[in-house]
Amino acid sequence: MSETRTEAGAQRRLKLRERLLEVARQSVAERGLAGLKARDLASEAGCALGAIYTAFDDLDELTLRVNLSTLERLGYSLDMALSQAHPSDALLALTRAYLDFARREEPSWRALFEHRLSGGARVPDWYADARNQLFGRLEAPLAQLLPHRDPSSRARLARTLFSAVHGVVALGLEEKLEATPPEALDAQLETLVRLIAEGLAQEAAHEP
Amino acid sequence: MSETRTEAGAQRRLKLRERLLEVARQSVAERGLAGLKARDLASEAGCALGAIYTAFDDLDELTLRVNLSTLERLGYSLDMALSQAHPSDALLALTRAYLDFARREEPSWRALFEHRLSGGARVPDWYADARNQLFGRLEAPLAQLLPHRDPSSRARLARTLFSAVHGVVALGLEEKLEATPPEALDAQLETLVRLIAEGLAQEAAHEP
DNA sequence: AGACAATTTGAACGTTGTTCGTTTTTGTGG
DNA sequence: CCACAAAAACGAACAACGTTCAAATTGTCT
Repeated sequence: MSETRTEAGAQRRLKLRERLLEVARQSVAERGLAGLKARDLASEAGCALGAIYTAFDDLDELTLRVNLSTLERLGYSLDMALSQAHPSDALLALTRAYLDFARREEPSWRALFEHRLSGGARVPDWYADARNQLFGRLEAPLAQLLPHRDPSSRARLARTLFSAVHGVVALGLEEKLEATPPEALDAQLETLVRLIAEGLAQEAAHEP
Repeated sequence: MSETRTEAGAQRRLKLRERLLEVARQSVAERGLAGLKARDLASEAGCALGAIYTAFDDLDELTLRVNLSTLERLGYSLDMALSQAHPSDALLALTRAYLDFARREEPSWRALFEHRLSGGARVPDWYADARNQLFGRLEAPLAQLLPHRDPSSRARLARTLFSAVHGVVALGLEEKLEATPPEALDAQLETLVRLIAEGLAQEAAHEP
């Protein structure tokens, strides 16, 4: 049967895909995006250079898959933090979890934002969706804080808050030894979230 | 005299430096960091490939110089916005000016954050200083808002606020056509700054 | 003009990602 | 079990990149 052939082939192709992905994940986790070289990958995965291109269109696709699994780990960390926090502390807990993850897996986390598709192409939907799910985790806490805002407005706000926190973490970790001592960054984030939370509370009090 | 020779050489080298810088600036402004190729540069500047390396250590140094001039233009834009705004609107004016600049010179602005020194080296002092001067522009408005905080605390806060605004602008411009309509970004930034300003005002009222 | 040093040059090198003709392996039918 | 077609894997070869350096060129002083 020709079906058996293709299935077996597909299985083998999947094996190679998974093996390459695992090696690539480890490489990005250890040496960052810049350390992801086709030849190293092939050698570490025990396949030929050209075999990479039977499993992936190019290294961009591989990178996106690596980033997807980073997004999944990040999402899991956020969920854990959310489930263990009091609802009133949810925003702060998410923020701390984000910073923790960025520190714990800094090269992988960096790769999420350093990577640019060659040719300036836009990211595929399956990746954009996973990315957007990240913002979504802020919506439940925001709903508790601002029950009278309509959901789409809350979604935009969630995006904004996430971006703001990301900015502080990103620029804070950028110059590690330079100007921002490590424990100061925690305090800075707490300040920011507290300020925003106070602003939100005041706003909620205005329109009950 | 050997001095005459070296002086003339130095002058010519400076001429070349300036010419290369100008071409590089334009290239980054039009095609972004990824479009900065040594061979194109040499061809557009009318010099040999190797001549680039008589004027700069490597492309990293050239890129840092290009980024420095971008930082200067950005600083100028922020100063203009600050001088034309009422002190009470200073934070919002700075934020809008930052977003305007990022939109007006998006590839150059992107290059400020995309560029990573090869070998993971830390940026030289003359660049880090220029970078930090950016945060400094928030300190005067903050001093008006929080006159009783000590200056170093205000400096940290300035850094944090700048980072937060940067995060919103960066992630907002990332997916241009995708999820964030252009005019919504303005509103989001205004929301964020307003929230923070309210939080700060409330805090200032607590400790007079 | 000649000699000598400074400067400029671009061919060549080492690394990239990617392709593609060839070889090897694999699955099936006789 | 063997032959044969299809699929897969292979890695040499290619193009494009930043960078180097021996050789050619230029400039200056005597």
